[in-house]
Amino acid sequence: MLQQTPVARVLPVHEAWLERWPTPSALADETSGEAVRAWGRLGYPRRALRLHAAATEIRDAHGGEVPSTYDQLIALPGVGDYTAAAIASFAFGRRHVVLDTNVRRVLARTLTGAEFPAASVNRAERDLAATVLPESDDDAAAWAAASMELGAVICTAARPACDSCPVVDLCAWHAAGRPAYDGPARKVQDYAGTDRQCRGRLLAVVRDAEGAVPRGRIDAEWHLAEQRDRALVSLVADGLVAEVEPGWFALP
DNA sequence: CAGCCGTGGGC
DNA sequence: TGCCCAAGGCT
Repeated sequence: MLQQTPVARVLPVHEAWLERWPTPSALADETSGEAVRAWGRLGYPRRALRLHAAATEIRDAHGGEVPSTYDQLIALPGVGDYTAAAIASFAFGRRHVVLDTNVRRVLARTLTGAEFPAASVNRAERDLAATVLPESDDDAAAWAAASMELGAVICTAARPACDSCPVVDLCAWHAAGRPAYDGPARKVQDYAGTDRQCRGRLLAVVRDAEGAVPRGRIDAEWHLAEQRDRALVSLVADGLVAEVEPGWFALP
């Protein structure tokens, strides 16, 4: 839920989710459509599908217990490098480089003196992060949590609170006078008018309906027929929407 | 690896 | 107000 989503927005959904499905097996025993419905408006609803699929795999291949190693975790759907490292580190105390957007920004500023990291993680950045990771499992896990929290609370993207930063005295970016970012332009994704927005609109119709909805209800939601059709086809292909009978759509 | 995959709050 | 961005993953 936290992937690309602010903590404050996740909290209420997360709480209701665990109330309803306290264990991976409980989630796996529901339909994927119920997961999509409970996901609500968190965004990137394929994450709900993947979480349901991961729960199913945990139930069927791991005896219902969340696996504890990075290799087992990253093999689960929707679990990539960051999430696997985070779970292994935070939940199981293993030593891993936990490189999320917060840590990347903290390391960019403190170690390389740049206001923002590169667009994507590269080898050099990963190696640099590894060089400052403490040796012991316990210290590494504490380091991962601390560096993430520092980025989330103090060393934020827009308004870093250097005045209250515990490592301001060893920060390369601060020492350099907090120079403005001068790397390649950081691109912000368009949203209005994109297929992504269209998919969101169409899925909302199906998600918020009691049972199946007729094609006409969906068509009324988006003006451009070509884009609307493409979006609906892709939603069905992704498994977010099912055509339960010709011209009628529902959650899977 | 660049581009795609949602949504809404802050400034 | 529009822009920026948020505990990424997948292809």
